[in-house]
Amino acid sequence: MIRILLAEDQALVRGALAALLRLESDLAIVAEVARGDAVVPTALATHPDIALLDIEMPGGGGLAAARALHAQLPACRIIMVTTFGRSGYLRQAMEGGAVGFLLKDAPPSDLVAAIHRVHAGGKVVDPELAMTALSAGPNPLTDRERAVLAAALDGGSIAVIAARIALAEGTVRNHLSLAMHKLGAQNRMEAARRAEQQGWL
Amino acid sequence: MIRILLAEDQALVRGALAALLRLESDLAIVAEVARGDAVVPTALATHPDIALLDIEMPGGGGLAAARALHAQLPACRIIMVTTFGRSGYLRQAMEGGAVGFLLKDAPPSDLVAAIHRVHAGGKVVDPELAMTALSAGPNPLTDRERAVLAAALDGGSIAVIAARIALAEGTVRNHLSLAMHKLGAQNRMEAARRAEQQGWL
DNA sequence: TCTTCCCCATGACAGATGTCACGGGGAAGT
DNA sequence: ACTTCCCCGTGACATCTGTCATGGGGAAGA
Repeated sequence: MIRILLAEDQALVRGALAALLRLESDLAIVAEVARGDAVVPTALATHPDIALLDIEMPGGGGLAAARALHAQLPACRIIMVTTFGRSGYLRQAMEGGAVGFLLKDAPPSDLVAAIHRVHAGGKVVDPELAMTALSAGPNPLTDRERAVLAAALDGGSIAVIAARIALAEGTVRNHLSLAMHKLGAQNRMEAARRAEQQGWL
Repeated sequence: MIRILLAEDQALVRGALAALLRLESDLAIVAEVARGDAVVPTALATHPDIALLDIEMPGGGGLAAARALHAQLPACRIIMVTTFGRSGYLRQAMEGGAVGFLLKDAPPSDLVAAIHRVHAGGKVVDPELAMTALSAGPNPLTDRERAVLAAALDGGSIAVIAARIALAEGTVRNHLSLAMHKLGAQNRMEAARRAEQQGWL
């Protein structure tokens, strides 16, 4: 019996995924959580063999949860299950200890097969996504460039961004300008969107 | 036996929702589609009592599908099932003939209860979402304002937006400026994000 | 010890954005 | 027929954005 922990913030989707997996006689859902920061405490209490983690959740998100879970319960194998095939997400997931990475637009049979494969010691990544990630290269942005781009996503003015991350407006302009140059963007919003699309924020 | 058509673009989520609903002995999944424009043809062939429609799908999306379905198969009751509780979505859904509107962060039991209630002739909307929608008021934006805001979402320059929707740059500025004023936004990106958040695009 | 990079900040300046006035055409409502 | 609103567009101008130069501090690596 393969013990599974399921982390997904949308209750309907989480319940539906649990229902789907319970159809398999050799799978047992031992825990369901809605937040990233609930993953490790719950895993320590329930000892899952496999954790299925969404990425975009409250409480620090799935990538932080994966890193923490891998550090504290290395025997638990981690599969990310997410909406967005962002190469930065894939890279961060791998670096965080995940051995599987599935998109939610895969058919349900792919999820079941992935669980078995990972439980047998294997790894699962969509090959096309892996190729995309490899060609994208590593994240070229510094910590501060990422911070100003993330702050720029809401569309606020330079003054608003500067206030939010406690920097001078000129400093924000400089970071944004460098980031725009690295991403080949025409303005800060294009840059912020590209970085987000790549999973680099 | 209640016949159900399910429209959701993510295969894993669609399969999981179908699995969840098949646990109920009085529900039958008669069709699953991944695109908005497949809803009506499939409904005409399978005669569902209830259609569960996601909103953000390829092929025109769930709101257009709801309008078309209501026009061509008025006996089929429509429940929107979506990630975003945007008041514009709720309003458009109601105007399009939907009698139910659920968010994906509701528990699975809410979905099952909603199906039964709608099948019995009732309506289902999250009360908090209904209140938010009422307080938001109708969409204040003209067609052209919405078009320029939608084009602005990608972060392109005025020239890019103008080229995309075949208008002069000065005209784009004027529409953007008026839209920004209506939405109380400081720049076009704030305006575009607010309109999107409200479901007005 | 020196070099490189990141981060912080200021200042000058060119280009882009946003505001406003103005004017015309068309459609819908009174 | 007149009014109102939407849509289109130009032009002038104030403000904001983005670029670039410059300089200093700190940390890490050679």
